[in-house]
Amino acid sequence: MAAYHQHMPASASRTLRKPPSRYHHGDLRRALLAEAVRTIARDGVEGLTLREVGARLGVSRTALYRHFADKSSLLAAVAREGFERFTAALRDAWGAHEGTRTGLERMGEAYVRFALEHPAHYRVMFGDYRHLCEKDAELTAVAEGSFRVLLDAIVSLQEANVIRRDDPRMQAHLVWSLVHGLAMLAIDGLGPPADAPGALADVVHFAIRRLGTGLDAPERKRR
Amino acid sequence: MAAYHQHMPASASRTLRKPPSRYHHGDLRRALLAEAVRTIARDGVEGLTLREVGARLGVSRTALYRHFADKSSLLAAVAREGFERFTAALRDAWGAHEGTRTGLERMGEAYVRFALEHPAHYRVMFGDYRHLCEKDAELTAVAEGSFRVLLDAIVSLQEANVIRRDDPRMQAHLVWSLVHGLAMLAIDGLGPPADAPGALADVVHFAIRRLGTGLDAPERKRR
DNA sequence: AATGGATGTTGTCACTGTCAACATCTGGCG
DNA sequence: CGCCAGATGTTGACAGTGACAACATCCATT
Repeated sequence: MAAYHQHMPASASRTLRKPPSRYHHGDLRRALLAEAVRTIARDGVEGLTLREVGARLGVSRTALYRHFADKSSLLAAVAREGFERFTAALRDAWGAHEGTRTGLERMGEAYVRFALEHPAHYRVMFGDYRHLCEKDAELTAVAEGSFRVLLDAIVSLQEANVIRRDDPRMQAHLVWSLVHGLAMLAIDGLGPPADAPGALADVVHFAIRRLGTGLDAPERKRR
Repeated sequence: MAAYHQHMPASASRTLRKPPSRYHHGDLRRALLAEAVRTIARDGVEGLTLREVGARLGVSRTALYRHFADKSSLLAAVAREGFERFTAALRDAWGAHEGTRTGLERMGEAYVRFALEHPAHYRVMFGDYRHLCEKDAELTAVAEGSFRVLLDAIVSLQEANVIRRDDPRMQAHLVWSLVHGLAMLAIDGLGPPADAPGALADVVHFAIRRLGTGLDAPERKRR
């Protein structure tokens, strides 16, 4: 006791939306999310510690439990935030060239770019998806929202006769798997040799392009 | 003290290659690996506990440290074992139809099948690849062995004029990404709806086939 | 003004990975 | 054969972790 009010260096760097009360944080939930993401980006998901997150925010180790049921729920919230931004990113990329094959390519590039620019989010989103869904009942729906952006694009491309009229879900799953694989391998350091700077972008571009034309030698005809 | 020799129910179910001595296990290293894999398959990587692994083998919690430097090294060994079996599986699939497009398709199917049949191995192999490589200096080489099987197949298919003469590494990376994505999504429960039994196999087959022909509508010509 | 609910804190617990010190066994030496 | 060095397995202990319960503080509503 008598240790209250000591944990802030007076001149706080908080998000201060309300007059800082020194005891109540003001927007701790948001701050916790942001700090968790920052920590994960630095140390990986397994390096995330509730105590450290608290300490870094100048808050006690259990303050978090007023905003999240437990550690997994915090991660579920990170995943949810990730899927929401992800959906927006995909939608934006598609929107700029809607209905064209370019649009699909841009969306694929945006997919991989998102994973590389937000590896912490991406890792959490797909790292333990099933378990996270048990913590946040709506997470499934949010994640399916991302998938739907792709699926809708596929359908409209089929209607415009740009791509083959296969089962759209099959096609969407194929595209999703490809970009997911590209993103995962890149994040894990299994991508193209990192010594060549633009190599990754090249591979991504090549992959998405060849996804359209196919790998088969042009002479052969396949139905 | 006086608690030695109690941990075995006399009629052991060990791998008994040597007369069981009740104190020395005989083949603990192998047993630890197997038990770790079993546990991970049940509880996930984060559910793996050195103490439980020991207990399950009727051995103390620290016996493991005579065979592995630490927990990460155990995981690195799991990954290594995984990559070795993985290489063999890919090689087998390719070998049966070497030099043909069918061979590539079989290899792709074998890839996803391996991931589904050995999810514990697969999760560890790709779950934290970079960190594991720091624990086992040879892991990189072993993993590249798996990749080389695919790359060699690609090269020989190009020479046989079955597929286009792109940069083989690019093509290999494309194929790898696709099957890796398929496998990851399937393991994570993000694959096709699990209520349809053969759905996954269908998607995999479709994806690998369309990888050859491409998604573009047949009318259009692309170089 | 006061009071109940929201928010943050301290004390504590069981559990984990890891190390050091010790016990036991086994193979190879004389 | 006897014995001892190294390999293998065990116990004790410690710091760090997530989680809960009990308590402190603050804020909004009456």
